[in-house]
Amino acid sequence: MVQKKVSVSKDRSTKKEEKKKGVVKISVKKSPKAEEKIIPRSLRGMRDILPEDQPYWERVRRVLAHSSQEYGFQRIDTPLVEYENLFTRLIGTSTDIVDKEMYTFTTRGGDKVALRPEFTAGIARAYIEHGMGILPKPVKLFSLGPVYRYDRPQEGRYREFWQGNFELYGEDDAILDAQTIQLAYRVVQQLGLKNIEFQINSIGVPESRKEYSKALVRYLEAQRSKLCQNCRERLSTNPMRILDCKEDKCIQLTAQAPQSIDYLDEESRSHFKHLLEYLDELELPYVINTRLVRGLDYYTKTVFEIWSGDKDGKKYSLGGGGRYDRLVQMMGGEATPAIGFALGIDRVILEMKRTQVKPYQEPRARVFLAQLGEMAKKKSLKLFSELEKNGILIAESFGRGSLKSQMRVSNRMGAEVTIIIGQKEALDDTAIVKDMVSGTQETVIHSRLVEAVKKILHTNQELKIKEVNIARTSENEDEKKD
RNA sequence: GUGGCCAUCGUUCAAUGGUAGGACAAUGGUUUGUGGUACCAUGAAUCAGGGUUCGAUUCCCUGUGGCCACCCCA
Repeated sequence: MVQKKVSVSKDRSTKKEEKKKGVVKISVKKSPKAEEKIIPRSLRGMRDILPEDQPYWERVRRVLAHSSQEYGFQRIDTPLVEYENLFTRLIGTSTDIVDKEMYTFTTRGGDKVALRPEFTAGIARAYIEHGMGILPKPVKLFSLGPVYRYDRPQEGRYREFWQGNFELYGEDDAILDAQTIQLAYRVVQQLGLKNIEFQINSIGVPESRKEYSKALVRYLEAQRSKLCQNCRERLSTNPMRILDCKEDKCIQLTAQAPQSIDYLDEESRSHFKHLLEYLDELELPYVINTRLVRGLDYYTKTVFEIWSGDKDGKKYSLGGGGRYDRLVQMMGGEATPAIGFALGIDRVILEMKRTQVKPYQEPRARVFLAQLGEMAKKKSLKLFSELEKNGILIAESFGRGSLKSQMRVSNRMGAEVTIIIGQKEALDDTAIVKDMVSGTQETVIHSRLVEAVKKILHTNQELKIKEVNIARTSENEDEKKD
């Protein structure tokens, strides 16, 4: 920081001097591009997840690990980078994700590769590559990591963002669709999110979709003039998207438009019917949204999104998924039905903060070690590791001056015990153990130190448990277990 | 990719065509080895690069970044 200031003022004064002396700018420009300055800034749409945010991430990680285990998922991690055509071919060349949001580049070896914009393609690739088709079905895979999309950043929308991803291979029964949604619900519920709503739709198979698309165009074409400018263009590019339009006139028009559900093939229709029955049985909060069309080509039959938000307020999409029965086959594998969903971790955390969900509480140091003088310093370092070996988390402020300032730090971090070693204690091999709650203290010899500290911590623990119990009886639920 | 708004200490909010002030946070201290409060002190910023100007942090341009809407999605 000091450095910064110095260099800035230097620059300024030299500039000034140059000007005063009548030095012409050109000389500055000519000077061999004075080493490009390092700008300490992250790239657009990329951000750091700072220590202060980690408790939220930790809670999410724990819930995901827990839930995925409960539902029999196995963790898989695939590379961030894959061949570009894995994504272009599977996600679809006319989708936004592939069209304008992929990070692509050519390696030194000449391979055309891309940063993964989503998980499914890579995991399906791994499924085939490692012959997971021989495993007992369904094969359930869970993954967590960053994905990349070159989009205009906004709140809750980043170019590098994290997804928790669940995939189930090898089962086409609608009960798996229901279970997947149930799992999604379980996860957001355990994360303490309320006001969750599932938007569900079935988009059938590509053939029936084509037919529906034709019917939709036929209907809308007749009333072309009543559509908004945007939608008129969409008529030829992506008619299904018109269903998503926010313009009043378009909403009115599309309200009477043919619905995709009516064009479903027989199998998809019955699949959808079964799914809804299961969902009703589970009493999950869902609504059928016939306008829901998802942005990837590989989806078949069931698609859904997880929304959060109050009735009146804004709604945020926290995640989504669907069935992709043809994906594995498209990739050259054996025909394998599959379903999955992804949760947008960044958005989930945003929503946790918005609704004031408690983050994970890191176990924190409850004991502070203060030391005074050279000799005490030497002793305290050894004590530190000794206590730590006995399972006592220690905080310290080695290198800090007065005892007073050390006590202040101890107090501010909420330590329950402060161990003080001064010159005298260092000589006698003793230490002062101070109970920060009561303020009492005693001098103990090293061999009894651990015992003395633990005793205080225990009494405090018991007091705390009592308090918590009293609080619990009045307001139950919420944080049942973490 | 299109349009709009914005950019000052770590955070947050001021101010100005003459190089910036407060609050919170940080650090040290208020008699030598004990926490809180209070008080005092210290360090800390005009996103970058050009231009206009005697002089720019302020005005203009470009870039970069943030936010919002569209688009899309997680």
